[in-house]
Amino acid sequence: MDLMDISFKNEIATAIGRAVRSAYGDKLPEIYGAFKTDETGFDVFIESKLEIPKDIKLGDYAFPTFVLAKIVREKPVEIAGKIAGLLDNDSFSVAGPYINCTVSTSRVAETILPQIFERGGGFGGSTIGEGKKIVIDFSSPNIAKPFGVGHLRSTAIGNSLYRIFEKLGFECVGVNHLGDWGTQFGKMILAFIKWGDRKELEKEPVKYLYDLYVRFHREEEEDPSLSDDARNWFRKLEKGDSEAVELWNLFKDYSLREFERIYKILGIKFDHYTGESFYNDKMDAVIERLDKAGLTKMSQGALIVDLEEYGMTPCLLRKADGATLYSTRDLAGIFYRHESYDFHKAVYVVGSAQQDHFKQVFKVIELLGEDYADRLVHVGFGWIKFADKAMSTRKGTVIFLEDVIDTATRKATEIIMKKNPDLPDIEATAQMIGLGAIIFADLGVKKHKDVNFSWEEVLNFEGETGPYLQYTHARLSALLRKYEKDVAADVDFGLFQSLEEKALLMHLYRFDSVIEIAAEKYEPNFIAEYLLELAAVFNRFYQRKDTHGKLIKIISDNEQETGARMLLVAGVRTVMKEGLRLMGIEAPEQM
RNA sequence: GCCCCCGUGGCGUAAUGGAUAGCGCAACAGCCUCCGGAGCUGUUGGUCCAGGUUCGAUUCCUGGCGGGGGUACCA
Repeated sequence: MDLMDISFKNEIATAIGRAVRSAYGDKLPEIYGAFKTDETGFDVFIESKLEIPKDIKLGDYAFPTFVLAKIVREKPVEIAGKIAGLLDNDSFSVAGPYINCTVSTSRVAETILPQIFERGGGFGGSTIGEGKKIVIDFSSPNIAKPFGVGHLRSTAIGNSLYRIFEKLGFECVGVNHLGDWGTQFGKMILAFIKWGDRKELEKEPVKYLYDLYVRFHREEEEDPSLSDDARNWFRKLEKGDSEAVELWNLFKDYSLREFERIYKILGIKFDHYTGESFYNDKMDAVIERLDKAGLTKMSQGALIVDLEEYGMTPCLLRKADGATLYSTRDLAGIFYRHESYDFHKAVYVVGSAQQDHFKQVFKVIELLGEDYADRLVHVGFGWIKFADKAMSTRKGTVIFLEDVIDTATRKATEIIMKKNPDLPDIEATAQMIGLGAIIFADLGVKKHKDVNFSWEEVLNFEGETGPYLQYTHARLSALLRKYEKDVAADVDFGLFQSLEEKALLMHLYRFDSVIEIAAEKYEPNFIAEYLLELAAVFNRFYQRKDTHGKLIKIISDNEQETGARMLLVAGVRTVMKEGLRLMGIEAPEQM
């Protein structure tokens, strides 16, 4: 028995559809014509028009009659009255032009709660992605540069999308397309040869390389010849010059060790670390393939694919000096991923600044006539700004992600020491909370907007924050600890009477559709918004008072009532924990 | 110049084209004889401008204004 198959929405739509048919039998051909449907499709159409009223007191679903007004040439209010008169069910009511429908609380409860109870963390998942692979390219920091907070967006969004798609049954492949190739390494190598010292490098490798990088860009402004020398060094690296390769390997080893430490803290794993250098020996094949297709041409000494007729600047394959570019490497990456994974979608979680780049590259694939061209997706996002400024690696104004994690963790430790000094394993919990605050500061904002990442914002654990969600989870967990019996699913669902309980149940009911929308729009923020609302609704339920202003406790002397409420509490906790997991945030039992 | 993104109270943020624009921070006023106050309740305050489409626009279209990004040999 799967009660979810008989959704409330579907039932309501069918009832309304039936009423419309009997009210406007003579005008049905026009109605069906207007909505390009037939009798069987009509109820589906109605269902698609159902809305959730702003105020839960109005009902749980609403049908706006405006859509029919023009066709039947009657006022929406009259239509609503006429249709409602034919609905022989007192769960429907009319409010102006809307037909509102209320589902009984017990009905919602008996549908949703046993299901959460049985499926646990699997609740909200589906199998729509079964047998399909999604390659997600995310994080992708540059070797020999620090992991700054600027890298957080791709990392957090990509990791969350990975988990969201996985929950929908897709097989995900997480790829870290390390920036380990390109002219910048000519710069690093040159800078190290000019000013570097191996002993100093060993002490704090990434910091040391970063200082060299900043110095290079400072001196480059005074002495432009450095730019040419750097390009020259990159060309030598590409040709396998032993000195260049040795240094490059050295930088790469140090950096990878550093990155892996940070990913471990964040709880993120990649299936593959295939950086740009991985494609170095695949460049010729790319160019050959494009040549054969007749897409390439020389222009100003460089090899390009001309995209002018599509209103784009050309896609550069090889520079005048013979070195390849990131477009060439991304094309190689697409070919490789297609051959290796036969993906359903290949997703690139990369900043919006690179939108034109991906448009070009995807266009080239399309021009090759590849059928998977429209399955390439660039998920762009805005900048992380700190104190209203974008951070620049070159200028040395980067804020290290690890410093932010440390500061947030320290702040969490202080708060725990004050509020809950007996908490076991304070250190681990504080880190969970610090990370929760940081990740939520990112995912709490729609991806295409810039994130204003100030210390004040990250270190504030009150209001709409990660720690607020974690706190709510800890509070739910505390209730379950205090309730010494096992939670059981066979409760009296008729005991759910209050509006607060209804709101909670309806919200739990929406979880799976929120996950689907988040996946469809590649937008983890939907999960964040959903959980904030879940926490708010629960906390209102938790602190509701009777008419005398006395707190109505969840755990009371009434065993039946308590049992029912605890089933609800367990359900909310499961969804909260699972939702946080989808964002890459851990949920502490205590904090 | 051209292309893309953003513009919602003092600040931050939400709203499949729908009902009275929802939250958070800050401020002010309340709520623990406490199932965890990292919470809850209340108050003040908002859709950049001008047109258009629509029964209905924060949302869609056109044109401005403001901010950010991109605009072939960086990634």
